[in-house]
Amino acid sequence: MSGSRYSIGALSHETGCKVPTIRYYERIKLLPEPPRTEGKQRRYSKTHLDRLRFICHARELGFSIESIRQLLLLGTDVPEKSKECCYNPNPAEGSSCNVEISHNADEIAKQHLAEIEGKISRLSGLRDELKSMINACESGHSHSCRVIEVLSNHQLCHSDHR
Amino acid sequence: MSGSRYSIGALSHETGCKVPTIRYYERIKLLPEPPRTEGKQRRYSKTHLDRLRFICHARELGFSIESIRQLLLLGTDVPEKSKECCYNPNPAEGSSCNVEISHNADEIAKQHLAEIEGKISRLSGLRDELKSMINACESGHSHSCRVIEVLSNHQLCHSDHR
DNA sequence: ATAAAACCTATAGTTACTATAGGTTCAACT
DNA sequence: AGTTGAACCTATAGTAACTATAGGTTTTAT
Repeated sequence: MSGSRYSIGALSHETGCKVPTIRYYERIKLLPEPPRTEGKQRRYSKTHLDRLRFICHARELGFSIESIRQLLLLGTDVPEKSKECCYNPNPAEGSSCNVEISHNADEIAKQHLAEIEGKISRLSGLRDELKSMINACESGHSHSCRVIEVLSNHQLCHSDHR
Repeated sequence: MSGSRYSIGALSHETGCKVPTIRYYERIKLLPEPPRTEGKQRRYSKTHLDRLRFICHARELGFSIESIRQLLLLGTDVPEKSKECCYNPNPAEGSSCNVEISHNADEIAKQHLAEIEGKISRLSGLRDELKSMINACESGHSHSCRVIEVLSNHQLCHSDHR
């Protein structure tokens, strides 16, 4: 069912993610181990491709590996078994384990939503400012650049350092 | 004129950026060296605070240090002198020097604009998906989570790995 | 005047990759 | 079927961007 089998190079080409990075994501259990050929080379399915694209995009958007792990858990309907992939290799002292994560998925989704909305606001501010810079430049007008003011706006912080 | 003088701890508190990170940004010339007290302690102005807020927000949004350096150059009206801060410590072989950077600031602004619009699209997709997950959960409906599909959409790539 | 909190430099450790070395497998020819 | 070059393999070392620790000095609040 998992259809066409991509080599690691093909996967790299499709996603823009470098080959050693793909192997790294496998080592840290972010991407499941794919089946291998007789000669031990990796062969990936479309599912792997989608998951890797998600990871790459999320990293570009500034999410940490741990946040991505959580988002991926939200995306799987948690079949209560086979979570060999997404598990935390060292479940520290009073930290969160998978059971709790799937339990309050809603809370986690809400937290990420707030973070994402903050990011969108700040990016929109920066976008508008860059646009008017470019416009001013094209029409020959001078325009004192306010990029710093735009992104330094404290109101848009999602983190609570108050 | 630069008014109130923040200690490094106060700056950290205001921005959420950790104290060693602030010193790190100074070492790599991203944040200008502030004046010091008799006893060699750093004292920052409002200008430093804004610049640091910009840097922190931009990092959270996934911009690299080098991109931030460029964006900060766009924000300064390049007075053609005193660029002790934003300069590139090792101007490699055929690479860009500051003069060129300020020369084609417009090109750079356009590149960043494209990157930012890509980020906004992907974040909006993720936001909408998280919203409907939360809604479904609150109204007791089941909702097969499609977060992965949303962010793995290849159309929204800004990078050109085709 | 003193003592805790905050600061200093220097350096070592962490996270998330990224590159290199030295060897094996695959696939496309002859 | 044999060969050869690109792509793959593991293991390990290096880089970017922080982050923590050690050991000492300065500030600030009593």
